[in-house]
Amino acid sequence: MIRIIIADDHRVVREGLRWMLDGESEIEVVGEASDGDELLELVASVPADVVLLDVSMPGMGGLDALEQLSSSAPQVRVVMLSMHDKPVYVRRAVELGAAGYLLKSAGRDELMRALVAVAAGNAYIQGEVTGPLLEAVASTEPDEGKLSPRELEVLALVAAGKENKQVARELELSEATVKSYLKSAYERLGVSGRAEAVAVALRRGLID
Amino acid sequence: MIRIIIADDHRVVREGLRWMLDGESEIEVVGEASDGDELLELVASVPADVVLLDVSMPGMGGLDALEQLSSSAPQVRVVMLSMHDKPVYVRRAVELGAAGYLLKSAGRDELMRALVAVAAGNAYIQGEVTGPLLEAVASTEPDEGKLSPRELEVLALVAAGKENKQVARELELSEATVKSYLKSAYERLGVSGRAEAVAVALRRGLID
DNA sequence: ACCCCCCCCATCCGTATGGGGGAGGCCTGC
DNA sequence: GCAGGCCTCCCCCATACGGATGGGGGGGGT
Repeated sequence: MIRIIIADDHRVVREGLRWMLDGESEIEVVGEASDGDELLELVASVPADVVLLDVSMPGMGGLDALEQLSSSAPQVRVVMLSMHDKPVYVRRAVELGAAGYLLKSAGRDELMRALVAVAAGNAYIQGEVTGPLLEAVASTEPDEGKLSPRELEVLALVAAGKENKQVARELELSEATVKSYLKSAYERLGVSGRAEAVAVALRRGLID
Repeated sequence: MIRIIIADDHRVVREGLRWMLDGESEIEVVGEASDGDELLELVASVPADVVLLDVSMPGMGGLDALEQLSSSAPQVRVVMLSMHDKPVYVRRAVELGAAGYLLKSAGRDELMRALVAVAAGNAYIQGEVTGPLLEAVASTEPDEGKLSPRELEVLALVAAGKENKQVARELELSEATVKSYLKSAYERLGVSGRAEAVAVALRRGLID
């Protein structure tokens, strides 16, 4: 018997998963959580083998929850469930110790294969995302999150505390353009905002 | 004759200064600007000895304008005009090459003394702000913008891309508290937002 | 005793920010 | 000749953010 905890903020998704899993004889769903905190409590109180964890959840995101779990309950294996196949997410998840990664488009059998594999101590990455994963891993060496010249200029000014409007003025661009540079910079760096972007860029020596 | 350019976004202030200066025989006001860009153009086209520059202006701030001036027209002496006597501002101004610093509370004679002194190649810092200046300078060595433990914790999480709400959750604080830590951190570091704060903190090795 | 710093919290409010779209021009390499 | 990168710009919209302002409690110095 594989004991499963489902963590997703959308009820329909939880129901859907439950429905898919309830028929299986070797699976037992022992709990559900709708956000990160609930999940952590649940894991602490109910013994489980695998957590099915949605990447995007309100409050503490799925990746944050994963991070916490890795330290507070390392024996629990985590399978991430996501809509995105963006390299950064996949990579992040794997780095943080996820044992599996599935897209929400996955069917029942794919799901089962993943759970069985993971419960047995293996890793399971869905075919559709192995590409992104490899790409992400590959990118650790060659052109690791490089930014375009313009993106760097913008980021440097942002690090100097300028706001978008001022950056636009200084570079003689429209604010819209500045925003779009920042957006793409965020994506490339795999970050969620200017503060983190600046942090990452500084640490990598992209700016100084 | 000392040729003066007045730069302030408030018309009343400009008028007031003009009124104070027009009576003086050794002073000639050769131009007015209401923002940084105007000022830069003006300085480029009209020869002047001294710029009276408001610290807080829309768009490019007074300090930014000062920075530009220092490189584009180093021969022009700049007297900053400010409402604040905050150490950071004064220090910043001096660092960026201001030759004078006056509070807006300054009277006509103080103003004249400053202009004459500055035009003659001297520096003039109004008495009321020498305190803050010394304090700022003194602080370059001893406890240079140290942050409290809590402020550091918050900043570290901010550098990791967390938003205030998440930081609050993680440290088990209210969001209001997180904000108040950030605010004081900004003040101590002399920065204007989280991005710059993270940059400064990283560069100084306060976080990593 | 008093002051100052650190810790913690709150409310109001304007606006900067970031996420979601999309679009056209230019240049380079295949 | 056209795919793909870069540069440039636009819209909408929710909300995260920062500024202003205020408070209370505790501990350490002088």
